[in-house]
Amino acid sequence: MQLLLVEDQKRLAMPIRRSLVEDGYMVDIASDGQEALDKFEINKYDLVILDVMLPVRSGTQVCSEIRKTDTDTPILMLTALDGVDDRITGLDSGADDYLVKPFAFGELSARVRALLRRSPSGRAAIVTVDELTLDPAAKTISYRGKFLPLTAKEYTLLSYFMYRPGQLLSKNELLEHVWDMNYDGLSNVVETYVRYVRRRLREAGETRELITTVRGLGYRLDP
Amino acid sequence: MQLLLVEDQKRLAMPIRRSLVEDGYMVDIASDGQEALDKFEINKYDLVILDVMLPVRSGTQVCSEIRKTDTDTPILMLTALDGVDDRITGLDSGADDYLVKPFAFGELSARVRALLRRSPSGRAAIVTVDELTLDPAAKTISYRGKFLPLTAKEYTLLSYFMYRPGQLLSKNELLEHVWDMNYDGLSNVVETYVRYVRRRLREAGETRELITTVRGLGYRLDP
DNA sequence: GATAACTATCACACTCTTATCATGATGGTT
DNA sequence: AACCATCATGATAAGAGTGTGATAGTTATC
Repeated sequence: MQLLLVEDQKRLAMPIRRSLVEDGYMVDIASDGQEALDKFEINKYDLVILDVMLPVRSGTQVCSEIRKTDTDTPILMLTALDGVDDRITGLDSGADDYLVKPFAFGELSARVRALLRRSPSGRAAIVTVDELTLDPAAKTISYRGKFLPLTAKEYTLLSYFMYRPGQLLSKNELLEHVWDMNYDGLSNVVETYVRYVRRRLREAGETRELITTVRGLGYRLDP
Repeated sequence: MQLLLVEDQKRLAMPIRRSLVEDGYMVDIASDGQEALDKFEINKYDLVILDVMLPVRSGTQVCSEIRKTDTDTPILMLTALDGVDDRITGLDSGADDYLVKPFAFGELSARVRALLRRSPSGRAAIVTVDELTLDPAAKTISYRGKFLPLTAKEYTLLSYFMYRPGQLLSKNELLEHVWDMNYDGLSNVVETYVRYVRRRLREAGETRELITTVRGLGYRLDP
């Protein structure tokens, strides 16, 4: 599950992100309206969390902009005011739900879950690829019914692959989404962790290479 | 599934209702004890959620009134106090489970599920995980039939785990729901109490680690 | 009001994860 | 065949995260 959080205040964005990551989502952050629209075009998100107060473009503007091309992806708006005006303009622009600041993280979590359940892309259900099974609630991945002993990063990486089976994932993309890093040519964390994950699979009895290397381009989890 | 929510404060009733509806239940609201009894007579409910503090008739009164004619329908009580008095009068009046305000919606959701899952014959909504047995009405947890001598916090923590077996629970979530605290990096209450609970289990003769540590993510009660 | 039990915090030891480095292997290209 | 870019590998240091024992503050109990 990939979420886009649009919030310009770092103080607010980071804790929210943290809380959502703990719920098992991958969270990208955009800090203004333009960046939000750019990211939305490039990536596929399951849900967008949108602050109304934004620099460059307001949240409602971003919302209607998104709705021009996409009517499915649920949008959750964060508003500082409880005013009726905000709600109405927001509703008109195509948001699916509202949350008035300040809110408890638990509340946000519940709304997000509810919105994702409603959406056609489905809920945080169990994902199966080949003989691998991912349980998002338990944060476990098992191979032939046996739990893989994965560390947090290993789990995040493998789950990222499992949500995108057969898809070629560049090291940049992995760096960005699994590590929150920008391009950094001198690090080889990705290689290292792909190796760790492969080792786990090997230790679990898998002999094939489930994760294929595509030289110069990235990696792919073969279904 | 038809639920009856008895709560006089609209501010509380509506969000609770919303959360339950999202879980897929039909929810009627009664805003005082008399209305509750009237509705209960007319309709058939699968579960009643009952606030103790009510106008006209108190929750415990309503509860014992219901129990005069109906012994099957599970009753979940919402109480503002964790006091023993409340518990005892509540138990006498025939409630099946308790929830102390303030509570998280997720918590309510879990209890409701547990109560509805109960066997049709027995009234107790007993939760079993591995060799652990939780009796919500008695507020006791036993291991291989022997009561665990738990303190209040230990019980709350372990029960939170037992309502969510196999699920990974972050320290934040536990802090928030078991302790009503927001994120607080400098406290390690959770670690400490996990340790206390583990010690209780060890003293009861358990050698395995029922509560698994997932470094960087949280804890999990393995089923 | 005294005592006991519980709860929460602290400091510290310790473990494991993480990321990086240096180096060896591999594949593609000329 | 040699070269270069890219990837795999093993080792390791730093640091975050967790376990532990002791202890102070708080609440219940008699």
